Amino acid sequence: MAVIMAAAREREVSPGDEAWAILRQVMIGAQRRFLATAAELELHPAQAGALLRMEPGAASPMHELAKLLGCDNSNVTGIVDRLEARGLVTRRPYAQDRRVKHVVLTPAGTELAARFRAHMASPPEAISRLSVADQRLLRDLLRRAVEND
Amino acid sequence: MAVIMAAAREREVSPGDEAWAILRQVMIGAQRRFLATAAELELHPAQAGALLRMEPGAASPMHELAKLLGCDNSNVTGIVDRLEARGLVTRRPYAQDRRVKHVVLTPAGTELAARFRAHMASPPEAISRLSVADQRLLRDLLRRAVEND
DNA sequence: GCGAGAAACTTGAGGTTGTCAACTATTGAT
DNA sequence: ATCAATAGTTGACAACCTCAAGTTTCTCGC
Repeated sequence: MAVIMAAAREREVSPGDEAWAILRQVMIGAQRRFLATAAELELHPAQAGALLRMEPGAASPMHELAKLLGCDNSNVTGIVDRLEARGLVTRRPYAQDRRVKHVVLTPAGTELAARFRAHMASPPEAISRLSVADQRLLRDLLRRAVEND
Repeated sequence: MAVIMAAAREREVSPGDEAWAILRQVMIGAQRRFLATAAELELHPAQAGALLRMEPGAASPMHELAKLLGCDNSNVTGIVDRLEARGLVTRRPYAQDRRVKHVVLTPAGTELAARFRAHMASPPEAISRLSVADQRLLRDLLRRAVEND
């Protein structure tokens, strides 16, 4: 216990750390919104995650989806099964490599994904409440942060 | 399909929206880190979530934990069961209201929670890479954003 | 070419998470 | 004293997740 306190004291707290602590709080709210939106559209969280990671026109191999979701291939099988059963997604054979199956959004899937994105697109109160000047400042700062990634 | 594009065009995109879009990307990375940390400490995500929402000294009623986690009371029963089986947490009767049980971190639980927090405390590359001046700017901006919450 | 090894996907077992409905014990309000 | 509401648990059931095993297909060295 005393060890923990000592460790905490050892490390200098940078303004970046403090910013990060606030961001984590913001993220908890965003997580709630994600879950609420998923529930509203009758998607389980993992299904929503998969849907959101598929580009409307593109065809993703299942293993790529697994990589994006950070989970096992075998997991994606079930998730895509259920999305396919709801007609949101289609499996398509891939001639160049017959081991691979591509997953494609159906029109219904594209539409639902767009609705989901629309729900998530508006920033939380905390951000929209800022003055436009501050919003611009924040945007530019964040752009600078993630550039050359 | 055309409907979607039209809807997207209708709405003005504010700098706040753009900032939020970047933040969502940052959050995806943070989510991965959360899962990786949980796995490393052999905690399932929900268990980690519960652990992180308990203050080291305090005693939380189970229903309060459920509210914080945004899930059903019955769900918390199982999660606390498993945390208790691992000795990270204890159930304690609450004399003032005998329907209620309080959940308290054990020393082992406190220690594990601290290790978890330490893992999450350092900001992602994108932020730590900023100049100290920018970090300060970001911190102040975020403080302004979440103040009077 | 051919064969060994690797990759993509599926299946099945086993544990965790989540919701819902039903149940017990307790509280609080009339 | 009774009745409705609350806290927690239990059981049923679906989804999620990982791991190990299995099938099909590819790739690479020879």
